[in-house]
Amino acid sequence: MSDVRTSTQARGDRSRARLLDAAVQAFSAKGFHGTSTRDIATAAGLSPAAVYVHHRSKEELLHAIAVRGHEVILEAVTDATRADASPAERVAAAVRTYVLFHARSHTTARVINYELAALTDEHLREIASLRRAIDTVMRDLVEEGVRSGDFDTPDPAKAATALLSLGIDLARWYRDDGSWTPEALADFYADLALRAVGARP
Amino acid sequence: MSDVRTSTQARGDRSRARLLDAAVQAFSAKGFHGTSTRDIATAAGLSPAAVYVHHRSKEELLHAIAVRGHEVILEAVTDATRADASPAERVAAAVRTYVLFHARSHTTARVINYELAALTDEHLREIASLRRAIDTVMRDLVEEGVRSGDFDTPDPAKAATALLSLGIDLARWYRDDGSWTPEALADFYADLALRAVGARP
DNA sequence: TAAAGGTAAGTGAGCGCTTAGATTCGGCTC
DNA sequence: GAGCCGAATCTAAGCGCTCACTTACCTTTA
Repeated sequence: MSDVRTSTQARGDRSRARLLDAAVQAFSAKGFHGTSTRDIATAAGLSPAAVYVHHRSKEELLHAIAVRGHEVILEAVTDATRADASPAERVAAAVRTYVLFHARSHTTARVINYELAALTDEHLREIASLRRAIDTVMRDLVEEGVRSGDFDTPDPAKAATALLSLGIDLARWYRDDGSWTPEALADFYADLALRAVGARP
Repeated sequence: MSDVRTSTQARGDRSRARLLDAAVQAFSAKGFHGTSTRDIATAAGLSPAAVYVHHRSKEELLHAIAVRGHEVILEAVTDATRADASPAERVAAAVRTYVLFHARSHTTARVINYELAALTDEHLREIASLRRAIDTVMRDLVEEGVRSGDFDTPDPAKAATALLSLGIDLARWYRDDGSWTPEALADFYADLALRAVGARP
């Protein structure tokens, strides 16, 4: 199969990209149900019917956003912790990566954390599976640190849940025009995470 | 003014209570825009028009829920930290109270944290003011601990924000049928909060 | 000539809210 | 104590609009 895209295929790619981006912005600002397909189409510079040339339904737009967003996070967090490193370095890296994603991509992060109730049962199961994989990465890191004696927390599962909450809630309040940068937050939360799990100095 | 309520007044009280409760449940499950006034009326055992006998608009229902919810939290957190106590005891009490509210009243908490975009500008300003008051209580507690030497954190403002995030995000994932009780979470998060702010043992 | 992307116009359903009338309650007068 | 009248709560029915999505056709591409 040739990798070369015809101009018609390229045109379709651009339209889909514009529709997805417009949907992310609108879903983040107004929620899934507060956003109309006319809102999305207009922001994408297309007619309302064009939405259905590229997607079966409004819900499918949300699903595509949710799948992609979770895949990006899972890969980033998994990669951040792959290097041979101490448990403390791995937890710090995972939290830093998680916080950076939620701060930098807070618009997408709002959609993929707060609008999932609008998905079909089948699509929701798929996303839940991806979320469990992310949860598992974090929980395994904390438990590994407890086993090795590097961490001291009475409840690794609750500690891991708390670390994830720090990143997720950030998506709710973070604003690009705020005074805290994603990097500053990532550094601070990574340090806070080590204190939270009782990492030995 | 007599405190005795006539049966007509009592009937109105009951209807308003049922409408508000129905609205909380529906807004929490489906979001403000995903909920119709017919949904709310039916769940309250009333007709769609009855909503407008008691409230000027659907948005006013949300506003009433948001004001009440925030007032309850602000009072609870302020009261929890009023007793003469050490900075560590006060931060622990504030976090414990905050987490208990978000776990026990997670349905209400979801509405008052995630559906505010549907409020009018005027109503949103009112809620923002209440939220700032809550934020200030937490931040002042952390800063006081740093001043007294009881806490060791490089950034009290970010630390306070992190503590609030723990409680708020809990509302998103907590389920009554889960294995973690509100009390267990409150105790754990209170301890984690002390570690996060670098409270000296 | 078929395929792909696009649009104007439209469909059937549901939305937030309003109106007109019914029922019950409660204060007041006789 | 009875009757009257306004107030409060409630409902059936409806209004004007918007919704998600579909259809029939056009233009360009391959």
